[in-house]
Amino acid sequence: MTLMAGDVAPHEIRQRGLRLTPQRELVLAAVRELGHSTPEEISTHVRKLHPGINLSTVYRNLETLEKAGFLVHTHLGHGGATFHAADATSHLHLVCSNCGSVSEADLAIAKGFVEELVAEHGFQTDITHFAIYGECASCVTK
Amino acid sequence: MTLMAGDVAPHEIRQRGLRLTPQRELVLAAVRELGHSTPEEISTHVRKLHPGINLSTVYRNLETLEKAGFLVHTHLGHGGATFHAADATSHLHLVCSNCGSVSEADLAIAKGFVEELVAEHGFQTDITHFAIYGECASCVTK
DNA sequence: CCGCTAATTGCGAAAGGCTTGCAGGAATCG
DNA sequence: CGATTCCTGCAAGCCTTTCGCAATTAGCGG
Repeated sequence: MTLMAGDVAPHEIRQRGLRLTPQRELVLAAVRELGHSTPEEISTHVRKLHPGINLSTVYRNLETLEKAGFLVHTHLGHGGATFHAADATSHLHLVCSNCGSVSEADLAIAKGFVEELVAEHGFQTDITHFAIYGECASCVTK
Repeated sequence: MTLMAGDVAPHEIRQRGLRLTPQRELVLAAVRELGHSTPEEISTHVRKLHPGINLSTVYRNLETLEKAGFLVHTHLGHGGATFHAADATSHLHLVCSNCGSVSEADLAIAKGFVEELVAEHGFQTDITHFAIYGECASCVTK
């Protein structure tokens, strides 16, 4: 069985020492479904199904789920963190500072760069954890 | 004559169509002196010399000075922007997510990476405008 | 050196985003 | 089923950044 986007297997959560609550399930499902998303977007999405969920519950669950390894957050600039499922980690985030679009690039593209940072500065980068800023192809040609 | 850190040549500012106010001079001098710094740090520094300066004036001047090309801001994550002098732009920012230290690396180290992003994705990066996250050498060895 | 006009400042209020304390409620475990 | 500990909802609060407005002042042309 493949795990559909948005599906959450209950035991997944319990296995990592967390309680299974409807709120937690919904938050995890929302992030998996939405892909890159801000706490605000996640909250909005979750409330469509379960209007009672509090924003702070969303924040707390994002934190908890991240600690448990389900999620990862990335700084896409301008203060807001964005979250995505941990098993979708292996890509870079290319954020267009003009139109705001987020695209992805293969990790391999940065391999040489990352290695040089280690070699020359002893600096261990996790280049998937933050955004690469610039102008996307369609904005450049405009 | 070399421009000392913290020195601001009055005509520099006027030449770019801005009024020269003591507040503006102080903000620019502070950023040049402090290197990478947050609005909060800049404000604190400026107030040592001129306690009356308002925080919103600092923000407005940072914005104005950036538009005029004196400053550049970078997203060092966690919401806060940090500013530095524009003529010190040609380096990457390596931010340690563990100890928070900011070090710099030569732009050349990212050349290949930047070129590949253009070649494969048409994505025009300005890699000096944002931080590269990771663990610095001293945190890695600990 | 003087006065004018528009840019700038200070101040207070407010928006936006995230966190926290607390008391009640619910998921687990035995 | 009962106890325990974790979670949730709610409201208040914090922090950073922005805004409106009236008072001030830099820079320009007499």
